[in-house]
Amino acid sequence: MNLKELATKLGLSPTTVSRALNGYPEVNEATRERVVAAAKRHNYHPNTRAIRLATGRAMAVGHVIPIATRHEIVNPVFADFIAGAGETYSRNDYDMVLSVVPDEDEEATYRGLKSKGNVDGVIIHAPRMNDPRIHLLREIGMPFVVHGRATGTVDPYCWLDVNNRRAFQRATEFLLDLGHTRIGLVNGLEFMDFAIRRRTGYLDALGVRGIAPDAALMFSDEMTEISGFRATQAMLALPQPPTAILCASMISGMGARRAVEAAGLTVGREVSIIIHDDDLSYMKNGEDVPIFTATRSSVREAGRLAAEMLLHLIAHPEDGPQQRLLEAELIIGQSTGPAPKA
Amino acid sequence: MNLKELATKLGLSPTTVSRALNGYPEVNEATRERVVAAAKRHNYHPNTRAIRLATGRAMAVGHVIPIATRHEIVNPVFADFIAGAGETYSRNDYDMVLSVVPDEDEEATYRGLKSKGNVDGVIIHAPRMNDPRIHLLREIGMPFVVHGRATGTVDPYCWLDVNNRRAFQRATEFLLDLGHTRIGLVNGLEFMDFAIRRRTGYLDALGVRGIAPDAALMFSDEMTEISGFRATQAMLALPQPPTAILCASMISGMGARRAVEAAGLTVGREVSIIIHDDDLSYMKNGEDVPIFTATRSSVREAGRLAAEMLLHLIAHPEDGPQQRLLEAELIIGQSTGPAPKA
DNA sequence: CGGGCGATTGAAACCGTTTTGAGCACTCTG
DNA sequence: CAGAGTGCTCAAAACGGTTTCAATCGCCCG
Repeated sequence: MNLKELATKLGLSPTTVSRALNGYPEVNEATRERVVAAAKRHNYHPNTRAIRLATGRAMAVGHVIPIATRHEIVNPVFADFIAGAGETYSRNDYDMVLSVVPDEDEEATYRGLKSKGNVDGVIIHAPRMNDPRIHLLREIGMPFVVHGRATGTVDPYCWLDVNNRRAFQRATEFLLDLGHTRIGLVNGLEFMDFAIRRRTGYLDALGVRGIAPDAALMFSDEMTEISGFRATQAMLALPQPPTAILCASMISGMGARRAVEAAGLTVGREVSIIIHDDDLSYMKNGEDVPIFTATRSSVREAGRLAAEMLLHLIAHPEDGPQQRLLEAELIIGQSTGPAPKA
Repeated sequence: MNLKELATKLGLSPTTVSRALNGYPEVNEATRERVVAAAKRHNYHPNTRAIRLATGRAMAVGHVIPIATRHEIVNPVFADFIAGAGETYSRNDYDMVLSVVPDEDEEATYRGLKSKGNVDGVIIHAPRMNDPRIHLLREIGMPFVVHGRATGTVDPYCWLDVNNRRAFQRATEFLLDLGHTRIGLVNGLEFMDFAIRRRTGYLDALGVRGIAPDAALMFSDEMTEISGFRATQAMLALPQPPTAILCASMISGMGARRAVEAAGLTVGREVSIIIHDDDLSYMKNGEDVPIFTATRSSVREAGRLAAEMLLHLIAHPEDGPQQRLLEAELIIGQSTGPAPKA
């Protein structure tokens, strides 16, 4: 059943039917009701492909995911962000199109998305320092929202981020207040913007208390269980091991815990652990009682909000790029305690 | 730059240009070269929306993801599957569209996808027993491939699955051979098809050795760290605790390990653990040496293959629905050992 | 009573491709 | 040399909607 057939059945022109269904004011209310009823009765749904061609809008948003080297993106955090963004798209009748491409094809993919008109805008994931994608997208004129920020970029652009610096600063202060002075950092990859900011927060907090950072206590790697384990294992083997560790994710925190326990120590007693908790629906940090003390910020909610920002940007480009900074909560769990007496 | 403009620039008709670019045989080779060169020079890319309308094909595949109650799907396994499928789509110039919808809208979403013509086919995730989606999709005539199988469905349909029964049977046998007789099962939700099959494999292996199943050793829940922890904790508190545990995922295995260690026991000594390892790119089961003994099957590869099957089904419906069963490897890691002497 | 206006509807153009059905200029074939 | 192919190209018709512009009708107003 297409528009023309429906129109014929109703003895009306396609024009009127189209207008009736799209809520244009000039159609007689009685006619509209008749049309709407007939559409429902005949189960008419306008063909998306035709709408897209006629309106020149794709009614779709793209997410480009590089694979291979930067497979970091295939991670639970990404899945939850996508789920959040997807909710927003569904509510607004937009499609979410995911492009999984080899790293070296990334730029070509964005250009293709633009020139072939597959999407009306994109969301940028996991920005790095001086991220080239921002310049690229501005150049080709594709609306975009960045999940995170890209240190080093000067021109304004639309982003949504968690205050990573503040979160890690507070977490570090919390440990310092508990009497810890040897605090390890198991960070994400430090060419990622969020990791840079977390490190800054950590260093800031130490600096304020006059504690010199120790390179032997600072690790940077992908946020996997293994790397959390290894970093922690290495730190615990030091002549002066840390009494507290800051982990960039729940998963690396689990690795850290494994290392602590493997060393015959107890988390929350000999070694305190604080993680950053993205509040993943799949990997909850406990239910009633949090397992880990954590800085928490829902990445799913971030996905919802970022998508809303993008749809707004597409519909109202004249409003210009907006920004939004979310604060993380500090959640007290069972993985921290006062520094052990030396 | 669109087709008409390019044609004018070349002094040709749109027809010829279109044919030249699409490799039709009737165009003069010299002309074709001229056209191709001009297209490249002017950076011409045909508008996807127009192609879709003209050809009647969406050049897109849908993945519908219910949220809310069945949020199990927002998990790392899903992310990796999607990544694999996405690679296949990209290579074939298909778009992958993800629909994240409330559970109750799932059926309406499939119907909409079909009647509005957004996609040419869909992939069904996480099938349950007698999964209603299979009947629905057949009814509305939407090509589909199921990742997994749906016990109880009689009509033939296209699926790709891991031999879950065999995998868990082998894992159980492996433990039995090591002398374990009290073997716990920390399974996924048992309305999920894969979980049913795993349970069957486990029970089969016990049955062959004449070991009666013990309800106190069988758990079924979402595959989270917490639930692995709780199930294991409960089992270890039994008067006759198990000496080995079979876990449905790496994550629940990590929970199990935490419980074992919290009880002051050692994994691979007092308690052996085998997990099912989906070979996630983000959560590797060790690198050189596997942490866990595991039944392994790459879910990413499954995604690639399932997508290929779907594209084939779309292009050649006359070939009928195909099926494919993948076998899991048994990987020996550090988490298993002989049953401790009583 | 004629012009103007608001309310409603429709014809036709348009979006940018693909595809159908001819047409033209040559070359073979019998 | 007529007729049948080839080889190549193009005009026009889809595809299924939206949108522009014009038309009709009834009614009000001066």
